[in-house]
Amino acid sequence: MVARTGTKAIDRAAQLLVRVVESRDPETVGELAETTGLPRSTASRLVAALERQGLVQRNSLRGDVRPGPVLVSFARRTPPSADLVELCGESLDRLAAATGETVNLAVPSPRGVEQLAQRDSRHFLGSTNWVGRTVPYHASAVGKVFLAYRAAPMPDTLEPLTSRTFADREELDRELQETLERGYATAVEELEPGLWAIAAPLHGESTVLGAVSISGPTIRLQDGLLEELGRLLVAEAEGVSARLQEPSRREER
Amino acid sequence: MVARTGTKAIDRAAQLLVRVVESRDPETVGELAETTGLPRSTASRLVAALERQGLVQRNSLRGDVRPGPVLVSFARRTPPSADLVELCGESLDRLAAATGETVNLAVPSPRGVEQLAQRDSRHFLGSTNWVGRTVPYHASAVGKVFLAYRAAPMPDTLEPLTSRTFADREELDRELQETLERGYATAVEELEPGLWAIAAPLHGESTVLGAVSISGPTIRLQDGLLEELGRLLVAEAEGVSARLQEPSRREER
DNA sequence: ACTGCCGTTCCACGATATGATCCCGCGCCG
DNA sequence: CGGCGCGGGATCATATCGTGGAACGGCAGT
Repeated sequence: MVARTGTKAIDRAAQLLVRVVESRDPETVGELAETTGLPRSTASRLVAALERQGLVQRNSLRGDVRPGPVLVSFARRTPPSADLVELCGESLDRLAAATGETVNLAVPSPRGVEQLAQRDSRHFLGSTNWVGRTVPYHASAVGKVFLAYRAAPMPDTLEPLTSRTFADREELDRELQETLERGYATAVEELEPGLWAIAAPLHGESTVLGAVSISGPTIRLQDGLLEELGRLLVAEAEGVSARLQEPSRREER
Repeated sequence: MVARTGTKAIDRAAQLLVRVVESRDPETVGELAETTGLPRSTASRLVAALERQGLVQRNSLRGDVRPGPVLVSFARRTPPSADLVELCGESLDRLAAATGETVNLAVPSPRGVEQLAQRDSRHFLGSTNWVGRTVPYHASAVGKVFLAYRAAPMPDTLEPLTSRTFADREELDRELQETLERGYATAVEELEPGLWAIAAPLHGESTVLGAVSISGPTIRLQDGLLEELGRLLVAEAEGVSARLQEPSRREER
């Protein structure tokens, strides 16, 4: 990051490639030349070089410049949640600082809801480490978010984990409907006795990619707390969602 | 593709980037230098330049080289089916040539199964153009593939489109189970009277990304035809699936 | 402390990227 | 039909910029 010498050509080619990758619809060589301030002949040469490596492709000689097969293939093999952890870092920190309770980031997986990151409660009594573990869809706040927003298939069986677990399909459907209307899901003693949780969705371009949650012991659950946390959680989740739609948010100088 | 002059630096940097993007787990600068035959000093300089543009990133100075935020963000915004049409082109052609019936490529979408590409029947009586139209999940062969492999959420209501449409959840579940065991789905007069179809899944890294189908009029449906077409279809679908897992399959000279 | 190992920086040399200019092919319009 | 305008690509003399051997620095293992 220190020495920025001896790479002029590469810098320019890389900038070109970044533009191609970040622009929503294909740009022509001329447009690229103009926006980067390069002479058209130079832009043409650079694009041709990138095309030779499969980093960009053109419809048919003299066509629009689009991301190439190498990048499209990469996109196919890369799960949408690849950078969720980094992207949510600050939000998780803020939520943990503001609430003092356990905060989690979760994504849907075939075997249940998978926890990707966690901020621990500042109390002594709080959730243990969930990262790497999976929880069932029908009995958790994060799981119900994914079910409500159709980001995960409805499980075949609704195992009753506690006396308050939704075990009836109709009731669960109503609960999911309510989740959609509120914008967040709650689960009080549905996964484990004495444990509550609340979760809000992270919206990608077209689907829900993940969910953030806050959880704690019912001992510390007072009237109105869930509503208050819900507002907080949804606000943070919406901030993350906004950045999930943006191209890259890389700050430069 | 003609002139490959005046771009040595870019060619090398681009090759480096391709390696980074195509290797499953991060490589170090040394490994990159070795596999590309570059002096380590040069590789270091090139990687630094790419890092400056956000095309690659490193864990923490002197760490492994991974695809950068610009590319990860691109992957998040690019649907996994971005290049399915090109990737399946030859397979669709072969199926159309071998069977003479209508061949389709479909992907799941929130509003139903969406058709992306088609090869028309060589008969006069055959399926009309389906590209751009959506069909319901529970009443089509492609739809049942997506339901069976959990690539789409189970619809809320099972509208009976013909007398043979699966309108009962239990029966549909059994049908989906059978689909999984066979490896392909069939639908005879379930979507429209006089129309049959058969479909097989295209497996991505972890999920089913799409499905290929053959469809035709029941007039031309003889005993054993579906089984025969099923074998053919599954074979082609498996070929495509294999390429869906590969890095990029770009042929060079 | 010593010793590899790996990544980075340095610097003089000359290979290589540069870009004004020309050229080509296409589409538009008179 | 032909002339024109435009976007993209090739050319080539020039000096700028990339190159890579060598030296440096930090880290981990012994």
